[in-house]
This record gives sequence, structure tokens and C-alpha cells, in this order.
Amino acid sequence: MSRPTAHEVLAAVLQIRDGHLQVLAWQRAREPDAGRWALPGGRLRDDEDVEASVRRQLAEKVDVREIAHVEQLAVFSDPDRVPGPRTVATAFFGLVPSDADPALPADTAWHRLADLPPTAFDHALIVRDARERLRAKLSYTNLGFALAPHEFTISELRALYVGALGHPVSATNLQRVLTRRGLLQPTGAIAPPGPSGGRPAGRFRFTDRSLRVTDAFAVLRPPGEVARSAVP
Amino acid sequence: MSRPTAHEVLAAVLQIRDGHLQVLAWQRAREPDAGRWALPGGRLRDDEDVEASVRRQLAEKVDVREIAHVEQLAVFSDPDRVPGPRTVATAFFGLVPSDADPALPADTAWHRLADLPPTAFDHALIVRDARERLRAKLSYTNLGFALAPHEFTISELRALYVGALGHPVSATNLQRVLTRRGLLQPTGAIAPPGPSGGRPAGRFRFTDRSLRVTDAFAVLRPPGEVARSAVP
DNA sequence: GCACGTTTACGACTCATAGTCGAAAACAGA
DNA sequence: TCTGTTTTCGACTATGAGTCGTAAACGTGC
Repeated sequence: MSRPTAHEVLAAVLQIRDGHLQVLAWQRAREPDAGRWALPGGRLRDDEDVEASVRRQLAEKVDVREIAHVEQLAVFSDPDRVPGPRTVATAFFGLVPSDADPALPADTAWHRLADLPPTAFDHALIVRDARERLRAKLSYTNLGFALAPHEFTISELRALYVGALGHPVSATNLQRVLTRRGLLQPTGAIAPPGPSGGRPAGRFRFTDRSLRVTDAFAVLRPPGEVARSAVP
Repeated sequence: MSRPTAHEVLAAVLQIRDGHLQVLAWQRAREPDAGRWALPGGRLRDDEDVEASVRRQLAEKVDVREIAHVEQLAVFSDPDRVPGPRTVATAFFGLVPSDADPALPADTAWHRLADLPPTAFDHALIVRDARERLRAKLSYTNLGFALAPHEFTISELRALYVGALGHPVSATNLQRVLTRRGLLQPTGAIAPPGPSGGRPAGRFRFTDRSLRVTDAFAVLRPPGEVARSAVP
């Protein structure tokens, strides 16, 4: 009754580079959509689930050890989303810390989201969803850890948040809020001052490098709890 | 290279009934997993995307007009999640307002999440994810609208939140927070008092019956904005 | 060395939001 | 009319967040 339906995975891997949010893409050499930029991914194999599949396929483009966070985004299943056999895609979103600069194949490059070249198929939708997910989760999780190096100064962290959110962020409040919620720790180390001098900045790290959600509505959390629960 | 992979959709439809969170399920008559309870769903057709598919298949179990909210949950893709041909499932989660009591087929019934009968395949995982999604979204969205009737008293609304969250909720704070964020409106109407008397309660409604997110980290929203953005 | 510009750190003040408590209002039933 | 119930609403307090200003710690040029 049905023609064969393939299943693929795709990943929008984001990183703050040069203060701007960028996405990893490769340029298609063959039709359809030759010359356009596509997200890493490919067909789901019989012996792997979608998480394993996206990690395997990302490994073909970058050193997966550089990827600090990967999560499911959504399913894209429009019957005509790609030409040829019907293909349902599970989209993922990944984050690479700003200090990583993984080696890339010749056809692969980073592109600013604000200045994206022509993209293949419906991949621009996936990139848009990934950006929205990132912006939302920065607000109620510790997801900043996946954008930041292991150690950083508050100024550096602020620059990452500005790049990801696209609007000014107060360094004082950022530090206070993250500290109060127990997400941030001073390392004791001191960063060397910049070229134009200035007081040397203290270095910090995130206490957790796995996703944690913080509170929203205080009313709606169990009474007496501090509301800081881990997420699998 | 690959054996055929089917794609199905499944939905965990939740409702607060008798003050408890319940899920819609039907009892399988045939093997595999005969006698166990399964979520509504079925195979994805060639001409529909997953959203259309889940709505079509839910319509076989309930009046879809009663379903106030549906959203994607996650993909379940373990190669052995079901016996037989490999099947990747896109799981959804749906909400039915507490005043709806849709007619159900003979094999279909509501079950309390706290007291779930044996479930088929990996459907218990989907139910668990749905509950977690509901609890989280109640805290930073207006998702309560999908649990509540069009009009309700604060006490009724509080009971719904208690049922969904599983812990006590302050009626005063619930009203104040929802009102402050512009999610709640008094209708002017007055509800009749209960059997044991008491002051008649004012009736309220949600200003929006589509999903809206409210703020989390105030630091991380654009300066000067009230942070109340619609979500598609 | 010393003044100057620069950058970070941090305390002080103020406003907004949330948690708690208790009194008053509005009903039913005896 | 009195009592018990339920809802409503104000007052008070605690905490979190926004803003500002000043001090600390550097490099540079004189």
C-alpha cells in the first residue's frame, strides 16, 4: 500500500565563532540541490537508533569529542520535503564550545546564521528551529556550558551569550544569576589582561557539564524545594 | 543494504480526570503484546506528515475537537523497540480539557499514570516523557489552557495544577502569577457555590488558547521587553 | 615613578516578583 | 441569627533582578 519510506538524521551543529552564531554545513556536489549547503547527516542504519546514527554521521565531518551537547529537535516529515523517495528526517541540534576549532573536510565550512548561503531542501527550517531552541534553553538551563570553554572569564561568557541571543546582556547580572543558581564556580585562576591593559579577570567554570534545568514559575515547584533538577 | 523500516506515530493523550492525571490507551487484542495497553497511533501514510497522521489516527479513538493541544515529543528508534519489522516511532503528547468526556471505543479507556496497567512495547517510556513535558511546560508557558475548560474558578484551576504536578499549589500565587503575566482574565461571571456553601467563586478564562512562553532568566531577555512571545 | 585610560570586580540602592498570613466577603444549613 | 465553608483580597516580608557608581588591577606614555 505504501512506497518505501527512508529515514535520515540531520544535525544543526552550532558554535559561537568570532562573536557570531554559526552552523556547520557541507556543500552538495551532486543533484539534487547541487551547490547548495546541507546539514551533516544521512540514512539511519538498521542496527542503530537515531542518537547513535547522528553521532556516527557527525563523526564523518568533525571530531565528535568536540561536541558538548546533542539533543533531538523535531521530526521533519513533509511528504515532499526532498525529491525522490520519501524521506522522514529526525533533526538534532548540537553545540560546540567556542574554543574548539575542529578540522573539517574540504566541502564543509561554518556559516553565520545571519548570512546563510542557499541551503538544501528544508535544512534552513532546521537551522531556524535549532537557533530558537538554543535561545530558549539558555534562559532556563545551564546550556551555556556547551558554548563555553572549560574555563572562561565573565566577559568571555557574556560575549557568547550576546552572540547566541543577539541582544545585549549585563555581565553583572549574568554572573550573579548563574552563581546564585549554582551553575557557575570561580576556579581561582586569573586570566592575563588584554592588549590594552585592564584589570585581569577571574576565571570561572560551569559546575555541571550536563544539562540542568532551573526554575521558571516558582509557584509551580514543590514547596520548599530549591528547584534544580538534572535532566537525562 | 537495509531491511524495510516502517514509520509510525503514537500519542500520549493526557487529561485530568477525578483530580488525577490520566492517559488514553487501548487494549491490544492480538499478539504481540496481546492484552497489554497501547497508545493510539499507527503507520504513517505516504501523503501525510507526522502531525496530520497523529491527528487522523487519534480521530479513530476520540473526537479530535476535544483535544486542545498536540505537540511532538520525541522519536523512539531503538532497533528492537517492537518485534517484527523495524519501526521508528514519532511520539506526540496531547491534552484534553478536564470538562471534556469524549465517547470512546470499547477497547479504549483512561488510566491513571500513577496506576498504569501493563503497557505494550515501549509505550510506558512515552507516557513518562509526556508527563515530564507537561510538568515542565506548565511552569513556563500558558499550557494550563489545554487542561482547563473555557471558564473555571481559581479553585478548579488549582486542582488541575495539583493533579498534573503532583504537589500542592498556592491558589493565591497561582492567580497572581498567571494574572501578572497576562495569561488569565476574569470573565465577570460568578460560579454557584458548592454543596456545602461558601462564597461563590469568580470565573476566569485564559486570554490565549494557543501556546505562549513566558520568561525565565530575566537577564537573558532583550532589554526593555516584557518577554511574552507566541510560539508556533 | 606617576598620571591616564581600560577593564574587571563588587558593593549599594531600588524595583519587581513571589511566599505567607490573616481578615473580610458571600454563601448554605441549622 | 449563628456557625461552618469557601473564596477573595490586602498587607507584610523575602528574594531575585536591574542599575549605578566606585574601587581594584593592569598597560602605556610621559
